[in-house]
This record gives sequence, structure tokens and C-alpha cells, in this order.
Amino acid sequence: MAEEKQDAEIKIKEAARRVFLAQGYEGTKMRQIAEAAGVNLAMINYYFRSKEQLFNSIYAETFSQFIGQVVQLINESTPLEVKVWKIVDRYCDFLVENPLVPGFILSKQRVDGGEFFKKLDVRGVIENSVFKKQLAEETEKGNIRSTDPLQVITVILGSLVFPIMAQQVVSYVGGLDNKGFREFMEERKQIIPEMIMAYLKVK
Amino acid sequence: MAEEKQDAEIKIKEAARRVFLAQGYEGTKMRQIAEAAGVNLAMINYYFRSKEQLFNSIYAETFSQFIGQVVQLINESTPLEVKVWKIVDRYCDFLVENPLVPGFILSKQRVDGGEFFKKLDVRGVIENSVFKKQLAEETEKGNIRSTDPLQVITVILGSLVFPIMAQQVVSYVGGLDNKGFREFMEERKQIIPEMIMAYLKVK
DNA sequence: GTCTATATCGTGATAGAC
DNA sequence: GTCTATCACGATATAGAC
Repeated sequence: MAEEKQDAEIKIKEAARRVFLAQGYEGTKMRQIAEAAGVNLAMINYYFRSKEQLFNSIYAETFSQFIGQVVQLINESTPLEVKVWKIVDRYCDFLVENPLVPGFILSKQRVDGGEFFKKLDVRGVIENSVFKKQLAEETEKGNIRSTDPLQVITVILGSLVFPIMAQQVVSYVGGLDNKGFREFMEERKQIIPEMIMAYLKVK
Repeated sequence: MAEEKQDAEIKIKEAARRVFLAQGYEGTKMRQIAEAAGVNLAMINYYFRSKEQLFNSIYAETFSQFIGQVVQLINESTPLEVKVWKIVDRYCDFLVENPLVPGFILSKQRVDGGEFFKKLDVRGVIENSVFKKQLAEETEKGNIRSTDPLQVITVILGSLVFPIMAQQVVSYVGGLDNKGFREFMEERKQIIPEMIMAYLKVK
């Protein structure tokens, strides 16, 4: 009764990702994943040794996705102002399509002494970025003020991530339905870059 | 062997708050709370009927604290620009002192049809705010551009909440120790208001 | 590779003595 | 009000047949 090859492994991982993202580590039960994947409970422990191992592989992938997007965008070779607009536009789209990712990533407090981050090689990813160089150059030319790139990046990320994570509260407070919330996020694509540039251009 | 009056109830609640904030609902075990409170496991079920009820009372309190701060700040009768600076300053301090609050609040996805929010009466809390009136007035006078107050508030909150929630990642990426991170947040108290005002003043 | 059955443990909650 | 002892259940994980 062999399933087609071993795409059971893939189905398990996809199902696990859905459930873990929605309910977190402790909130997720192995039986839920089995059911969502349409496989037997024992199969999960056959392909992945344990719940923790299954979770870790999914966490690592999702973290890479979450931060990889940023790394890629800040290193593109577009002019500074265009780049700011592009980062916001792309990352906003990513978040709207993957609204559970930030909460999932940020919920896990990794206190393994930074071992996890080391493997992903993210230290200094901003220090060595094209984005940082561009900020320095434009400052040199007198076009913008001197600024810490990490501050700029975290303003962009925070401004986009927060409403996604707090969608329920934001929608309720603002009286927005789903359509209204999407429009709210679309409007942000314009506001955030304008705000960043307005700040930078004050000398 | 009566403890002094029934301050056991208070000790339980304080301990529960600490543990729930750090580990979330599912991640928290009743036995942990009992140990942290220095009371017997049975005592918790004596004072609070169940884990869920204990959690709910703490969640409600913490949510009020989280959003109550904002409501109060946006309704103060200080001039617009001063107010923006004050909101950022106060909320930043609050978050630095209570770094676990946002993750705790945002982790719970309340899908009780908005019943929870209704009780707290937060709908339209921005729509009816002094802050909104001030934005409208200054726009009228031609001092600032026309803007959605909800967009402004969520930029402020997001810019402050995100680095707090992502402290580990931000610190690692930026190569910051604890002292460096605190300085990073202090620097933000200046950057965020300047950014908001720079944006608003573009007509 | 896939299933059933089960071992083992941890959890929330309570009964009942004091 | 406070404790000990325990119940009832559900969780992860595995053994072992097919």
C-alpha cells in the first residue's frame, strides 16, 4: 500500500507548517498534523524523529524566508529612493500573503546562545549591505542626513509587521472589514516610503 | 495554617502573570505557577476555577494596560507636535520595562466575534480621539498634510513594538549587547517623532 | 513504508483529610 | 484555607505485524 514514492514526507511537512504557524509549538498536537496531512500518526515519527525535530526544520526554513527576503532586497543594485519603495512594496506583499509568519518567528525565544543565528550567518548582514553603503554615499553627497541603517530597516519592518500581527485589534479599533484592512495595507505602501524619505531628506 | 489573609490569591496572580507572559498559555503549566507563587497546586484551583479563567483575567488586565496607555496619551491636551514626542517617549519606556507584553497580547488570536473587544470599548477609540481632531485642525490650517490617524498611530506603535519583540534578532544582526540595545531604543525616541513630523509637514 | 496497539508520562482538576 | 493523594485524560513515542 505504498503511497506514491515518499511524498508523504512532503505532505507531512506542509501540514506541519500550516498547523505550527497557526498554533505554535505547544499549541500543536502531533495528531492534528497527522490528520491535516492525511497520514497515520506513526508516519510522522518515521520520517521525523520527534515533534521537536519536525518543528525545528520548519522554524529554520521559515526564519530564512522571513529574513532572506530582507537581505535580498537591501542588497539589490537600485538607487536608494527606488529601493526604499521596492522594499516596502515587496515585503508588504509578502506579509499580506503570509500573515502568520512574523508571529511564528517572533514567538519562539531562542536562547541557545546565538547558535541558531550563527548557522544562518545573519550577523553583520546590514553592516555589509549595499543599503548601508548607499546611505553613507548619499550622506557624503549631502543629499540626506546621517542615519543608522538598522534604525531605518527596523522602522520599515515594524511599520509593516505590526499591523499584520495586530490585524484583529487594528481592524476592530478602526472599524475595518477584511477589504478595508487590505486597503489599509495598500495605503501603507505609499506612506512608509514617503515617511522614510521625508525623514532622510531633512539635513 | 492560614497564610496572612488571602494574599495567596495575589501571589498566584503575580506569579501567573510572569509565567504566562514568558511562556504563553499552552507553554505554561499549572505546577509552574504554583511553584513560582510558592503555593500548592490545589490552591490555584481553589481561587480560580480553571487555568483558562486564570489566564483570561490576566489577559484582560494586560490588554487594557497595553492599549490603555495609548488611549490616554492620544487624548491628552498637548499640542500636536509635543504630543507625538510624548507618545513615543512614554510608550517606549513602557515597552522597555514590559518587553513581554506585546508578544503576549498579540500571540492570542481572539476569535470570539469581537466580544472581547466590545467589553473593553475600544471601537472608534481613535475616531473619537483628540489626536484625530488635532490632525484635522492642523490640516485645515495648512500646517500639515491630510492623513489617516490610524496609519500614524500604527507606524508609531509598530516602530516601537517590533524591535522589542525581535530584540534577539535585532541585537544579533546589529551586533548589540544589552547596553547597545537600550541605546538603540533611546535613539528611537528621537528618530520616530522626527520621522512622523517630517512626513506630516510635507504638503 | 504503513498500519494497529500500547507503553509511558505529564497534564488539569478534584476529593477529602485537617 | 491549605494540604496530600489521586483520578481521568491526552500527549509523544515506539514496538511489532503486515
